[in-house]
Amino acid sequence: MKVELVEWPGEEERLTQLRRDHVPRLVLVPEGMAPPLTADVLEDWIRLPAVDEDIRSRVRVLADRADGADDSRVPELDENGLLRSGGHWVSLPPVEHRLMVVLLDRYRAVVSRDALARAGWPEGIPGRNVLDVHIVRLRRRLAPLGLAIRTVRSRGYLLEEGPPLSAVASDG
Amino acid sequence: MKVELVEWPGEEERLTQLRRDHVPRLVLVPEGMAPPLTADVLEDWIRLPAVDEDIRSRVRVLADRADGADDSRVPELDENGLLRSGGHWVSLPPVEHRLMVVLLDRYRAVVSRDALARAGWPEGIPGRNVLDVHIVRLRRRLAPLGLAIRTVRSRGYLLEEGPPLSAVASDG
DNA sequence: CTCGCGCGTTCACGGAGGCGAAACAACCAC
DNA sequence: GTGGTTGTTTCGCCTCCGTGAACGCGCGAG
Repeated sequence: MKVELVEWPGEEERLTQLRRDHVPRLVLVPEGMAPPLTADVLEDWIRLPAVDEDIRSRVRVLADRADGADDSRVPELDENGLLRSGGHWVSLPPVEHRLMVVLLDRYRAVVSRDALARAGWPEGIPGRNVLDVHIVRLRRRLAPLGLAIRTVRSRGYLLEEGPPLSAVASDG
Repeated sequence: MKVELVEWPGEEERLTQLRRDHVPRLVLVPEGMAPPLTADVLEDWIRLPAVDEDIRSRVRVLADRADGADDSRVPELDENGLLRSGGHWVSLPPVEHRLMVVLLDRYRAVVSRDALARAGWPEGIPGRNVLDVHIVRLRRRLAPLGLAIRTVRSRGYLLEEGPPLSAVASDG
């Protein structure tokens, strides 16, 4: 994963945003200035002036941590509609391909039904229920790859690995 | 926890041992020498010569990480109603999401029933019993994540890490 | 101690709405 | 034609959320 370089002081807002988004980052601190300290393992800092090799070293460590943090690779989707994951592959028809693009772009995060509708049917949504049906079809196609689309009620859908969704508490 | 200072090169064996024992450590690297790199979050290094304050800063961060490694981190609630903790997640419906925002904001501290009511129903509380019922539902939803809402009688509620799952697992 | 009360917990119920999925029909590529 | 893709309808389950009621428990009064 890419490591961002942040100038300190001067990029406080950007640093805040990177922290919130869990993007690995190296803070560049000029002489005499106190570094912004955090226990976050995805953040490091270095005192300027520094030799390039030291900066590269810290960047490399941060990148390793970040890669190890998302404990699995995201599946790959090529422009011909082939989805590869876990050594297997399936081909996706046009609509499902467009849906998959945004689901992969926000892997393991929620994608709203609205965003999915816009991605799948840029010209406008044909019917109300179309999206649901295509989600069902996508689910069936993705299951053999060890991928699952979870429903987040009234919010959207989320793509992640594996079926084992064991216990969901039900309402009394 | 105490942070060990390691001279590099010269204390290779001691460094190996500290790594094996998971003791937080700061490696002191003289000019022109390549630092020993690792993704281990309990290890850091600094280029000599360095000002004392920089060394103290890195030692403090390492100590914080070591201390924080024991008790779990605070759970995260994203804007889509997804609550992540301990590698798992659950989705929260609108009302419970609003309640959770203030409980997380005052993590491990008491939140008054009044504050919870205002957070959950900004337009005004619909009924007298509603808050209690939603606390129950929130409790059930949080249990699988290892989170628990404690009652502080006549004061309010408090969110903290839950009982071990053994006590939660079964129910007739 | 025992009772009553305030406070909190939990269950059951039902309406409203989100979502799942089968079945069907039209269409397109080969 | 054959098989795959897409849109539509329809049915029904499940979730969400407010309401009412029963129950448990600590604490002060008697």
